[in-house]
Amino acid sequence: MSQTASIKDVATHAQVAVGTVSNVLNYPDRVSQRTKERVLKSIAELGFVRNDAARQLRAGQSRTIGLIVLDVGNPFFSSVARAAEDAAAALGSVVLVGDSGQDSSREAHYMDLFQEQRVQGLLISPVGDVSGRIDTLRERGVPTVLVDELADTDRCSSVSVDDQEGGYLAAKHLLDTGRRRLAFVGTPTIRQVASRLKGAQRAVGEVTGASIEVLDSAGQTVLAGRQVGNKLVERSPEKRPEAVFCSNDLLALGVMQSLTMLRTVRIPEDIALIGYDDIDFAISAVVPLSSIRQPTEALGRTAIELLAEEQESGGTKHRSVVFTPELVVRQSTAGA
Amino acid sequence: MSQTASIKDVATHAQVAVGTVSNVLNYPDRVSQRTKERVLKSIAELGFVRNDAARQLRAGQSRTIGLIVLDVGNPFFSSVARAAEDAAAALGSVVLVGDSGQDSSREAHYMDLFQEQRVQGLLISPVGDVSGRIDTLRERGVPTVLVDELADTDRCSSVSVDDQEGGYLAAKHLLDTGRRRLAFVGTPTIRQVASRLKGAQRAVGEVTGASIEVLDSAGQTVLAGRQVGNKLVERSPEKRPEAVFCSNDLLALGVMQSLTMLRTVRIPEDIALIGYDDIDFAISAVVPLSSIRQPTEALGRTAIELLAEEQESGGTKHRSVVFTPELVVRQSTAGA
DNA sequence: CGTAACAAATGAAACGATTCAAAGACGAGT
DNA sequence: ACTCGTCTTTGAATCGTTTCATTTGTTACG
Repeated sequence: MSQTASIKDVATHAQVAVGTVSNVLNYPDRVSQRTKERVLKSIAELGFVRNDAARQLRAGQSRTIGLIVLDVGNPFFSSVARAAEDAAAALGSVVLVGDSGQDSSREAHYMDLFQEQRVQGLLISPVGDVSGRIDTLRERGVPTVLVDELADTDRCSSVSVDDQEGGYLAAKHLLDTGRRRLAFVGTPTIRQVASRLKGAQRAVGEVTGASIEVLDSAGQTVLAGRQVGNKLVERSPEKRPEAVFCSNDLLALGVMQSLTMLRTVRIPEDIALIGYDDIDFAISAVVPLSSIRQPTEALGRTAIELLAEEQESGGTKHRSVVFTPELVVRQSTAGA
Repeated sequence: MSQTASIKDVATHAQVAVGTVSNVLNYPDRVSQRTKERVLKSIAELGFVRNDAARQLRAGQSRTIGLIVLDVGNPFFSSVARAAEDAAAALGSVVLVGDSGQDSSREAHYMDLFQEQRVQGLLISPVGDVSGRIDTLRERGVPTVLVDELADTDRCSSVSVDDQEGGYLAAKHLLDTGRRRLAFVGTPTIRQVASRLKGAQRAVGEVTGASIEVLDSAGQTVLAGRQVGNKLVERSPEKRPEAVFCSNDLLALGVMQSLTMLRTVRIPEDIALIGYDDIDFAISAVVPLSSIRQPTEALGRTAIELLAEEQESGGTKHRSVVFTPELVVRQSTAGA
């Protein structure tokens, strides 16, 4: 009684066979009203709870989907995760979230863990090149969908946002408002960041006399942004850029904190600032932050849809969905 | 080959017994160097991956800890969750996060789910009164720790922060800066919110001529805050409160958005504003937001520690840890 | 009354790991 | 040569479900 009852205990208590109890649970139509009631009564009395491990073992597969993100603390990813969870719940699945923290070994750790759990499928925002491992997974029947990263359509599915276009939009906007000396803040070792930078450089290339310098940040957090901001403040005013494009909003908010802390720099008059992701907090920043909005909700939902397609096709058909980002102009980049 | 190999396949391939393979995996010391190497080679060649479901079934318990929070989108909870995950990882466990969204039925759903998974234990920020269910869980050998909620020490363990004290600190601070007509924004149906309100009312009671009105918000989000803020703006200036205490930072940021949108209200001159939680974004708000800081990191870590204690004692010994919140003063409540 | 047709209930056989009592191998000591 | 002790290895039993070929029960019909 103290410990959990098994289906066998229920069967004994209700005076039926174990198969019947299982049928009550999984195929109620196959069981007569009378016995069904009796079994359900026993289940309630014994406080029986299905043992999922046993069910999975028999089924050979869990009802779990693994999701590996680069940083759950980043509202962009938590939003994608939430959308994925909701979409999965509608299919009767549960999403397990792993945070790689942009570290390949933690990423590998979660991939191993999810394999042991025999997840239905894997959604992953890869840190480095994981194509080899994904091939292995596919061979083993674990469909995989890349999230926020474009894939070869002949290898696996993916949902992503056109980062280069986003970077272009951001830089173009800064240039359109008259700024010429731009700076880019981020860690270009991350693919998304590199693409955004590339897009920005393309926009700069289209305007004569425009330039963009790259400021490498130690991470993609508010704190890292604050550090970069401090360095900017230390520079003599004429050496500061006229506009700063940060590879995400956390960095941008950090930079903003540093710049506004000392009252010598004004945003957007002295330095315009634009971020990326358009997280909820961007609008309520010291100076409402311009940003590039990504459809997080659609990303998460579509990732689950593609995973379902992969499963149905047995991992043979792949599809890539690319969303287009959108410029959101606020006060931080108001006309010079 | 395409599908995953079992321990039996490995045994056949390496020409040893299944028990030996298991020993290589779990008790490497019991196996001779020679066979160990042979088995490991076979494991690599067959691409064997342990089936966690089978292991759990045999073990009778998973290496998973369930965590049910009120809102993962709230940085307060995501921070607690992260700390718990890190602490659990150190013990070789994984944390599964469920979001109740302050809805009892979703909360119940996750409790059922976690029971089916035979989690090691449960950490929960309860929506309503779950003491009955927790008693049931304890009987079934699932230790539970309340998070952000004080428990009867003779029933289960808990980690929390003194919400009444936090509410008192916030209101006291507003009163200390000369404000008298206060407003409280939140949904007092949630226990934490009710306690914070109670603390605030105590502070108000200590000052003659001070008053506090309660503005019920539809939720605890930025959006809900914005709605309350809009109502405040609609009021004639003399009917507006002199200071607003929001039950969390999301609400406060929402209120701030509404108030600053129309340029008629100045923060802190016309209305002072203080939030709760001191999330990372509070400092970079339009007007840097005063708040009540809670030790999220310690909450998550301690929750796991208490769970471990519960497990060791077999669910007989309970302990409650209460942290003290801390006032963080920023510009949004600068002297009147 | 016999039997065909269908519905309901049965229970043994998986699933894949871990455990543990027992057997086997080997060297040392007498 | 024999026994004892130590170190390895073995393989059947077990965990709690689901599945499915069979059996049992019931009704309808010629």
